[in-house]
Amino acid sequence: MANAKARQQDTLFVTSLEKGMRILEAFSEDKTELGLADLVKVTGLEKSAAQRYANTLYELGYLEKNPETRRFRPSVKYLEMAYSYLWADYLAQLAMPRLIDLSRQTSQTINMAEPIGTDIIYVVRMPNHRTNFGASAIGRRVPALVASSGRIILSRQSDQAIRDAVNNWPIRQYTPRTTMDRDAILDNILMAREKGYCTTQGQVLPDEVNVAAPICSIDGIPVGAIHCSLPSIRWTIERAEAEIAPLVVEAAQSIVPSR
Amino acid sequence: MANAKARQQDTLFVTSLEKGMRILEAFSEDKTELGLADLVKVTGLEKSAAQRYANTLYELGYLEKNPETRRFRPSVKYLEMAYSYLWADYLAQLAMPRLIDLSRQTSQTINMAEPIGTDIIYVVRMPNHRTNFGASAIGRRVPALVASSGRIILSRQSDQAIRDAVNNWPIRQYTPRTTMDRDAILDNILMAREKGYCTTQGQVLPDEVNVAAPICSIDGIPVGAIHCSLPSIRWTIERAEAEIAPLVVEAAQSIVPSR
DNA sequence: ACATCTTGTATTATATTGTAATACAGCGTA
DNA sequence: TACGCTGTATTACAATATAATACAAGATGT
Repeated sequence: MANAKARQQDTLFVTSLEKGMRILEAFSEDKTELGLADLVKVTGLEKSAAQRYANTLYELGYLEKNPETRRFRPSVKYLEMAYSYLWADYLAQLAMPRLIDLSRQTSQTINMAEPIGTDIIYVVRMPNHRTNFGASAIGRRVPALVASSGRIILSRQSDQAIRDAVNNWPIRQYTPRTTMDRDAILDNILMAREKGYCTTQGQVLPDEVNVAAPICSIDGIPVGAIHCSLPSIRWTIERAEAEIAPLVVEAAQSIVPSR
Repeated sequence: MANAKARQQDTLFVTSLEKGMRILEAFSEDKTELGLADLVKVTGLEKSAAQRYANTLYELGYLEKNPETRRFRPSVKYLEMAYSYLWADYLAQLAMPRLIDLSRQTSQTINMAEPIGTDIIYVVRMPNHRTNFGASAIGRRVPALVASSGRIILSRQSDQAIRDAVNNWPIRQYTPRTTMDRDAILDNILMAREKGYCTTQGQVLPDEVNVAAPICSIDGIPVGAIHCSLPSIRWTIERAEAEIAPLVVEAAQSIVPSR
């Protein structure tokens, strides 16, 4: 794209660093161990470039190397970055005590999500029942239109913004029950706007009922959401609305960041 | 150091990437927002270098920029790295269901830590009572000699390794009660070896009692620890040993990674 | 209110540094 | 045994990062 060319001529853009970050980012949910040849495929770098950058990250301690297979893996340094981030995330710090209280009150899985582009990302996770590993892992991104957190955040935006998002933002089918019908998503968001919380079922994981409430800054801008995840074996949407939603809403409303 | 020089001549080491990572790493618990001049101080880079690398990371989305103060902050991309890491961490995935169960059984704060050099790092955190923010954040590093998790991991190593660590590894005084006496630490580790779990009080946070048990691979190598943190207002070490330790030990023993 | 210091931004000519090509060795496969 | 596919190591070359610099805009202090 034109962007890439413009960057190459920009003396303030260091292409070497970009290539290094491509290696760092090559690892993901389904790519946990990559050899040099794999890195070439995933990143699109030249073989010798991939060799140099991977080796550099290895020496810096960001990658570990299986001496037998000679494949690379992310090191614990990836986690340290999350720690640094969390201290810079004002909302996470503000919300943490309330999330802990909510987790105790409900004895259920509590998450906090923040919007990022067309996705939401989980910043705090407090699992209280066994589930998919990804659902207990921090840093997961899910399309905003699919996640109850994303929908409730959208519900606090203007009609225009909602319609634009519902029509254009990406959706991914996580389960057979994931709603692919954008009109139905719009209805769900508009209902959530009325109620003050959003309920969904089986959107990301097959057997889960979700309740999410928005966290809004002092000037009313939605900056995040609290999301409670319940096993659908024992919870219907109705029961969740009656017993859980009020607590989630109360917790979310008690968090009012100034910015 | 000689290392730095050797690296410069190594054609497989890309110094540009190293400098970029220095910028990424400049942010930490007490440095959450840094301007260009701050980055120069923290990283030791030239002003123009800091400018280029910070700008590159900004354009790549790793840093955000406060348009008023013109200072940089880590972006949510830092968290995504943690997500990628967790999928590559076999132990975390294996342990997660058991940690969730333990959290429910005890209704107390449960953590899982892994050894890394002379520190331990928290890989999973399940807070169940209000505490210091850092104590609920993933990716925190603590000197192994100070943390109960670190001590119980050490207790499963050879006498030689224990003595070496106790004599040479770093200690940091987190609270007035942090044990700075290395003999006392040795005693605590040896007692932990006997009992199969380690108890501490007020080592990292003033008002907490801690119980940790080791996770060992199938060939007996300690690869991590489960750590339960209790508010000392309601818990003594004795009560923790009676009521909590058996559960923590049982959970830890039920996790037996093959590697 | 003024002068001064500090900070962030932008530009340039230079050589340091990353580059791609290549050759080699170790493994598993055919 | 030969072949393809890895990961590793070394080169001569030029592309890219570099340090120096200049400027503008705030912040600081008197």
